[in-house]
Amino acid sequence: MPSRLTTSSYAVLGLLAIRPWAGYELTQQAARSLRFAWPKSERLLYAEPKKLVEHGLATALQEAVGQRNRTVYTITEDGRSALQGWMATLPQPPLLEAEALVRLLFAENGSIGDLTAALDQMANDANEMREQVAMINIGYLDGRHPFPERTHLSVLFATFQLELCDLIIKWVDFAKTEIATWPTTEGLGLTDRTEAILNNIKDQQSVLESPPTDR
Amino acid sequence: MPSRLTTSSYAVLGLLAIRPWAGYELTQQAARSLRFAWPKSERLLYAEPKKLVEHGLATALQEAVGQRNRTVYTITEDGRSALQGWMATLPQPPLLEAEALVRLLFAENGSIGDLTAALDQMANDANEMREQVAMINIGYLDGRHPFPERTHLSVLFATFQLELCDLIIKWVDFAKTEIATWPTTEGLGLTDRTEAILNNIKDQQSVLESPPTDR
DNA sequence: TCATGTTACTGCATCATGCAGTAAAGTTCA
DNA sequence: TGAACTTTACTGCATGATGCAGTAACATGA
Repeated sequence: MPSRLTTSSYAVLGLLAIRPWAGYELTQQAARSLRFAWPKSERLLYAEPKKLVEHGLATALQEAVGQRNRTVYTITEDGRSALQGWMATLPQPPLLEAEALVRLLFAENGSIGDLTAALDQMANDANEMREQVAMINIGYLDGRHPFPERTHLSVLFATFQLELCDLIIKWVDFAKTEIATWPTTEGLGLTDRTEAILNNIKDQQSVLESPPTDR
Repeated sequence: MPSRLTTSSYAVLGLLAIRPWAGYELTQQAARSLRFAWPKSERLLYAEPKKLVEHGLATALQEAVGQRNRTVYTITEDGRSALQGWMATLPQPPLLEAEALVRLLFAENGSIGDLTAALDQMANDANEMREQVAMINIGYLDGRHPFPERTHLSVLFATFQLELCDLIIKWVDFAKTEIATWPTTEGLGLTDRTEAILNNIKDQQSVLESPPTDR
């Protein structure tokens, strides 16, 4: 009996709804779009379409490229209705995995330098992602979208990625300013500035827009 | 031979560096803090301390509670230096998993209603998380932190969670306004508003702060 | 022509999750 | 007081997901 369909299965099914893809192409396409909302391993992206075929939601066609084969997967009518059904269900809560924040949480076990290095790395990663996403999307202005009729979706999707990157960059900047006032990573407790931040939180104010000032 | 240490292992080791915990307590504590940066299953949180013991980074002590046993894990000196070493390494890039964004990316396979329902769900989840984090942190103002000397870390950590929640809530609002102008989910392509957003991206402007206006 | 890079995957060990199951201790309310 | 329910405190197992190594053809330029 075939294994059950996961969110990743439907994500791949969503790609197949755009056009037929070979396994390798799926991994390339996922790297350009899907991974920003659903980051999955290349290995899985090769495995998922096979599962879809088992469930009758896609068909596999062997294509010869010289001496080599590649398998092109095409969505079936059953696949389209399964996808439609899934679109009508409610999504799971968003999850963020950020190793740099783990370093902050346990910063007392390292130096101030370790902590700022971790945060800088996070900001650099966000910066790189920002540039990638911006680059790809600005290309759409000249009609360079591979599926022009999908531009409205790609662009709205991208706005989230860009805002997220900006947030990370801005927050790291704020956090580093804060940390710069620390003599050490451990044992500080409720400092004046920490208290000021907490009062901002209490008043529902953003610490990025009105950071606490030294008195 | 013991299996290798992962980021999750060091995350649990970080908790043990604060104080000794039983397996069950680790899962409870992780639910309050760690999960916002490193969301791992309860099952794994029970397994990790055992691995730490195998590596000599923690010791296990059986404690009797009535007729029942519980295992309390304590960090060793080797554990503290392993943790210190890890703190000096660079973190992996942050990852976001957001099923609601997958629904946006493939929105053409569902209705406008499906899409807004998915986005509303994401905003609700962010709202709930916001309230939880704010609630916990405001308590620290009255000295209600379980480890008062760690308040500066908890609070700076929390500022990121809160900003992220605010971003999600604001962005969903923006996205819904945008989607409200769509007659359908599919085939719209490069609309006037999409073009305006792209021009904002090109000029490095936030679409949340200066959203495109209808002309 | 030779080296390097891209295309196009598969197998396997291990990591990680979800769910069910077990059972004692504590709490609540009739 | 005792029955019902929740919390504490885990373990086993099936399955999902990842990383890495391996294979091999095709493509490009020096």
